Amino acid sequence: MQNNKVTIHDIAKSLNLDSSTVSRALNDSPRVIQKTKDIVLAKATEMGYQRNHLASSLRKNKTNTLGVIVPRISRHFFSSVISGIEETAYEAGYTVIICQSLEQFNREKKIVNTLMGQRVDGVLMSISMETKDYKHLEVLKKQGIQLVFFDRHCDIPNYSNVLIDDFKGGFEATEHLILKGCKNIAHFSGPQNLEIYKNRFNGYKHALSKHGLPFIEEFVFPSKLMEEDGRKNSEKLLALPNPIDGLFSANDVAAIGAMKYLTSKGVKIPEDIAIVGFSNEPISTVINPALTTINQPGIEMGKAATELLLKHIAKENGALDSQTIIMDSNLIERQSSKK
Amino acid sequence: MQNNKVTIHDIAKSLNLDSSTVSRALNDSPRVIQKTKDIVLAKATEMGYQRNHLASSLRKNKTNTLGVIVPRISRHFFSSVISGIEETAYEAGYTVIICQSLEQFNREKKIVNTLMGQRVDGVLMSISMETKDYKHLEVLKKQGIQLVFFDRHCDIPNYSNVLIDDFKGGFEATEHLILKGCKNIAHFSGPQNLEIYKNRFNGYKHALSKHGLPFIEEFVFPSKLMEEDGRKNSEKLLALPNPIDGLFSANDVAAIGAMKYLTSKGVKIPEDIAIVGFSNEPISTVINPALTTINQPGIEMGKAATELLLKHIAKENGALDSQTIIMDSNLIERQSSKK
DNA sequence: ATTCAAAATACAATCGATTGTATTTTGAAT
DNA sequence: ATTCAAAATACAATCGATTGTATTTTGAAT
Repeated sequence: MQNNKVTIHDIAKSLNLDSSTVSRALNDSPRVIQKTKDIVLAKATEMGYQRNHLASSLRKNKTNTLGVIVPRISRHFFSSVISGIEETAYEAGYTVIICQSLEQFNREKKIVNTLMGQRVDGVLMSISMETKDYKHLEVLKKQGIQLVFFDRHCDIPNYSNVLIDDFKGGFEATEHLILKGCKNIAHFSGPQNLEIYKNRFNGYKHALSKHGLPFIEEFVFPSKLMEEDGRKNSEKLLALPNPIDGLFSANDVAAIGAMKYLTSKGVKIPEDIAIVGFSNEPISTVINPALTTINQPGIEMGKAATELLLKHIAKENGALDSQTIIMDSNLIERQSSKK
Repeated sequence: MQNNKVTIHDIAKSLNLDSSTVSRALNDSPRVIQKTKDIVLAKATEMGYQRNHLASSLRKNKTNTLGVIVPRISRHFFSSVISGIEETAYEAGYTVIICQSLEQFNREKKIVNTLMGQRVDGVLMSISMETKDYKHLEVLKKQGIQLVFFDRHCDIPNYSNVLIDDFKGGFEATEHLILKGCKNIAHFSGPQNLEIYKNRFNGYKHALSKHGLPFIEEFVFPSKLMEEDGRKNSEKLLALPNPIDGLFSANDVAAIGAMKYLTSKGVKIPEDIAIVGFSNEPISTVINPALTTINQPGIEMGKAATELLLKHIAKENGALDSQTIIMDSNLIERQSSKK
């Protein structure tokens, strides 16, 4: 019993049945009588049978596996989404393969290829910051693999998305600062090839114009929004001729970097500069003062995206029209903006 | 070209070759002449061929896939380990399936079963807090699937491990507090069925005894070390008859929970109570005061564990003896213990 | 031109499960 | 006991790639 690879043929032989009957019994087919099912099931358990997923998938041309591509799993928002995805996927009998692009386009392409090789039934993804070219995604579609974006989507037709309203988020964050009395509000923006950062930026601009504040190009600091970027851009921000009294960062991590730097330079938050982040990462409650931010419902987004993907897979011939689901987001006010 | 599922037979037909030759050409076999290889490769690219990993794995009885089971991917330590695992695995041509037990024994068992069904070549894992029974792991071994533990291992013979010296870590953390002048040091301990928490606890006791301090049962607060546990146990800690002046928490998360609660109650850190955590999670640098902690080299552990697993897989018949690799850890001193 | 190893390629079986079709078994009706 | 649908099970092909064995092709030596 050293190498326990029992097949349906082994079970069939030991019961004097045909492997097809064993297969049907194990799959609870109506073509097999209950008594036989019981016998087969008992024998299978006794022999320690484990269905060979590879053989089954090959024959059925369906792996019951979903691929998930995120920029990095260590971001709390993405790991929440993954939890939601797993929950819905497992319930529906699907296995999930999680991959991280680490924000690198080349890694993303490689991952897409690997997932195709694994013959996943569908893919859920948030694109990397470097992704500007979508050919690798079109290949997926050509192979008949369904694709649903969440959060970081692509602005191309015929793909389904599960998003929040980033324009509204950016608008609310900025308006919140304005209502707190800020007049000179800076913005840490992300790569503008990503819709989400474009929309957050547009929300920022819209809030300014709604409240009669001028849009000043120098107040905008584009970066990849890492902690280090937040630090460096705060340095530049302090060097500006006209002083800043508010900051809307397109993510929490850069906001934290800014807070660490600014605090070390004696800048008082929120008195001198009020700050709002984006995503409600757990660190935003740990930093002092706690960071005001826009909450994104990660788990719910994961669930919704998976449900949508499974619907697409069910209508295999792509009969299902692509759709975009917008989830609720909301501003959480904390100390960093309490003027 | 709507459903692009090209097989080696399609390539063979269009080139008037046999599928076996095409297969050998694509696998760069010496039995095929270079000219033919070139022709086949060109045609494969032209037709958009993608090897069917399922069929290949089924035939070769090898999937080139590794399973990874962690308690939760959102813990920075685990996502670091995963990054290390992925790097080494991809280099060696392996795909990685990441799963999270969420600290639940039942989920862990289910995951092990799924991975067996997927016919992974090996598994890397850190067990859940609830895991006390190892039958599901023995089944893996029986199926000939190699298993290497990292961090949270099992104290059973014939398994390979990649660990840090948790006893030393616990000892150093506690001795550090003693050298800072603490006389009454509490300990937030984790589930004692896990070796790592047992060892950290033993390190704590050893440091006390080395420095002539009494071990006091009431100073030990066992829990699952979630943030909420840290909060609740700090409350109990403040209610002790003899006041505490130091705290060694077996992880950072519970330490953070304690810091938040204690600070809210007016306790000064480190003046009133000095605190040391464990794992060097990123939040430990964000909280104020920054948390002194024991650093675990996540990425390196992931790499080492994967290398070890691949070695085991190479010696398929289990010829390789199990071994335990101990990685370096070190104390990082920050404000929370600067008396 | 013929011979004959060596080189190159073709043939055919196989991995394990599934599934359409064919055959056997069952048991109610006569 | 016989008949005959319906029920249950067996037969055989298949998914796509791999691999041991058989056959064909090549080209150097004669």
